[in-house]
Amino acid sequence: MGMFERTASVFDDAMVLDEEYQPDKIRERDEELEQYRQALQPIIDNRPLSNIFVYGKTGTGKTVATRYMIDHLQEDAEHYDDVALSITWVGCENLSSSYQVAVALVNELRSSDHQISTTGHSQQAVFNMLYTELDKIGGTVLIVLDEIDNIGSDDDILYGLPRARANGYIEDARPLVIGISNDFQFKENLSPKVRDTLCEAEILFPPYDATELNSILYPRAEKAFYDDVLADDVVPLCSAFAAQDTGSARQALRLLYLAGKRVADNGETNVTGDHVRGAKEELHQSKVIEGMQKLTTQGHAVLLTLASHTANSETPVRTRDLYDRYKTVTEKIDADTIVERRVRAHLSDLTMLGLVTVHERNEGLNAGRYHEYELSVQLDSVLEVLSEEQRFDDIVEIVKQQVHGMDRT
DNA sequence: TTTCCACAGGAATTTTTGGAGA
DNA sequence: TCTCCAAAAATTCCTGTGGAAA
Repeated sequence: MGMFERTASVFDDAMVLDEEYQPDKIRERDEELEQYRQALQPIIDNRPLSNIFVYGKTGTGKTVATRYMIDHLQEDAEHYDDVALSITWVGCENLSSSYQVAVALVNELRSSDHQISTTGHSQQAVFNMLYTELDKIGGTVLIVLDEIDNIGSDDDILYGLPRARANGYIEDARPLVIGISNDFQFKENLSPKVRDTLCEAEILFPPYDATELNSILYPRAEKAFYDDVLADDVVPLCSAFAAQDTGSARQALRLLYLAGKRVADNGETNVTGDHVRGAKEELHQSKVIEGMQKLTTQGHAVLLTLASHTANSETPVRTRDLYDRYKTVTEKIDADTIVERRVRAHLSDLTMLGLVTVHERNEGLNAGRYHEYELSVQLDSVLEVLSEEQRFDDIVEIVKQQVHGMDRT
């Protein structure tokens, strides 16, 4: 037997639960798909085009629905000799300006041996290249800009593209922009001139509720798992948790996958509600850890101070005492010592992130009104994250010692 | 009822930082 | 590399606040 063999598993085809998986039928989005169909119809009819904007939070089906629609559109367009259609898809996750989007578009349209570099051109030069490429292709060019809200208020590309034809920069092509945005506010930040051209057709994808998530999950669960390995409450629980939190199908699918993975890893044979609860906890925990890692050095320093109090069983701590120790901590790790007001702000940030909890105390004339803080996360995981920064090493070691000292007594 | 502790946290302002263009 | 800009962080100054004690 080789070193690797196929793991016995509850999964028939786990890829069905993957983010990349494109279902052959979109569920619970009938209205949105119909709006989409109407917005795209002019392409087939050779009527004037209007640009399309798609809004919705992550996991509400914007991207999947767009893929689905343009697949069908492309297929159906082939039945008409006088409809020339080409599609260009650009994900703007890492593009923060119109210039960068324009470069990405040019490179997407050009063959791999005629790519341009991301620097060194003037914005106008790149736009001209883009127009030339569009004209070469000709016909209707559908340009999908996914996560377009990344470009912020720099909207030149959104202004230029839809008007290129009217302004005489291109003659043979009809560009049509589909913008996909996670941010409802994005529209507000655009300049007015862009707003009315781009937002001619708007399609809104609201968060899913638990019932809708169920209807999305069940068919997928059926394909992903072998028969009879899922307990009855598994899918409804995934849906309920995801609906309560974000209303995201991505999250619900993730929960379902993680629950199954837990079962597979343990060599068990059936997925139960408890596995889902475990998966939910796991997902939550990884979000918390991620939140901790993203903190600034000062945030880490404040957290470390509170960790130190925790290790010595001195929690909850009032702000004043915490700040005293904070000063010695920053000295040891050779970081700046910031004023108390700012430390209070950091504490309030940590509270927002769910890393610490506050208790408001009030002892009137005796001791006035103040906050007391304690960790709401495992001390171990805090120390683990903090030790990732080398300058924290020594002092994290000391805190760990203190924890062990407690164990002995 | 009034007083007043001891801090919370808002607002205005200054400093630092990080990223892009010259 | 330097310069510039905007955004984030920090600082400064301040007003607001709930309830125990007077």
